[in-house]
Amino acid sequence: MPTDITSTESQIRDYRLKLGDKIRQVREQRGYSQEQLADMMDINRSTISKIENGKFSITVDYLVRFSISLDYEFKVIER
Amino acid sequence: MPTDITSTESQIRDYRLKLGDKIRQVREQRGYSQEQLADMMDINRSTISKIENGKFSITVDYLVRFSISLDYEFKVIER
DNA sequence: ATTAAACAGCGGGGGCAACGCTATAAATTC
DNA sequence: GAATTTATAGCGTTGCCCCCGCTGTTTAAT
Repeated sequence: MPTDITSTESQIRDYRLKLGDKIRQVREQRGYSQEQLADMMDINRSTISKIENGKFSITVDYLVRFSISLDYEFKVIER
Repeated sequence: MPTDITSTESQIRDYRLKLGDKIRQVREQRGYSQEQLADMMDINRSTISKIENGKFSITVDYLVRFSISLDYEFKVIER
C-alpha cells in the first residue's frame, strides 16, 4: 500500500521551504551575502536566491556543497 | 576565496556512495524489496537500484520521500 | 534631494543531468 | 533450475541549474 500521496506531496513542499529558510538563516548567521557564498561554493548567485525561496528542489550534491561551505549539518527530515 | 574544489568534489562523490549504501541498509532493515519500496514511494524500481548504487545525485524531494517511507532521518553531511 | 553601491528577487533562454519507462541479463534464494 | 530480486542499458521527457539582465530596496556619502 502506497504512502498517502497528498500528505507526502505537502511534506515535500513544506520541507523545500523549510530548507530554504534554514539555508538563509545559517548563511546570515555566518555573515555571508548571497554573492559571497556563491563564490565560495562556485555556483550562481541567483541560484542561491531561488533555493532560499524554495523555487526548486536541489540535488543532494548541492546540499553537500552548502553543508561544507556553511559548516552545517542538514537533517532530512527533522523529527 | 572558494573552498578547495578537489576536496569538495571528492566529498560529494563519497557522500553519494555513502547515501546509496545507507538507503540500501535501512531498506533491508525494514524488510522491503526495491520493488516494494518503489511502490510505497510511487517511483520507478530501477531508479531505486540506480540510487543505491550511486549512479546519480537525487533531488532533496526524493530524499524526503525516502525519509518518509523508511522512517529514517538522513544527515548531510554526517559529522 | 540625488547619486552610488551593495544586496536580494525574479524572469527567461538554454544545456544537460535526473528520472520514468521498458527490456534484458545477472545475481541471489529457495 | 525455477522464482525472486537486483543491476544495468537505452531512450524520452522534465526540471535543475547556468547565465544574463533588469528591478526594487536599503544605506551612506555628498
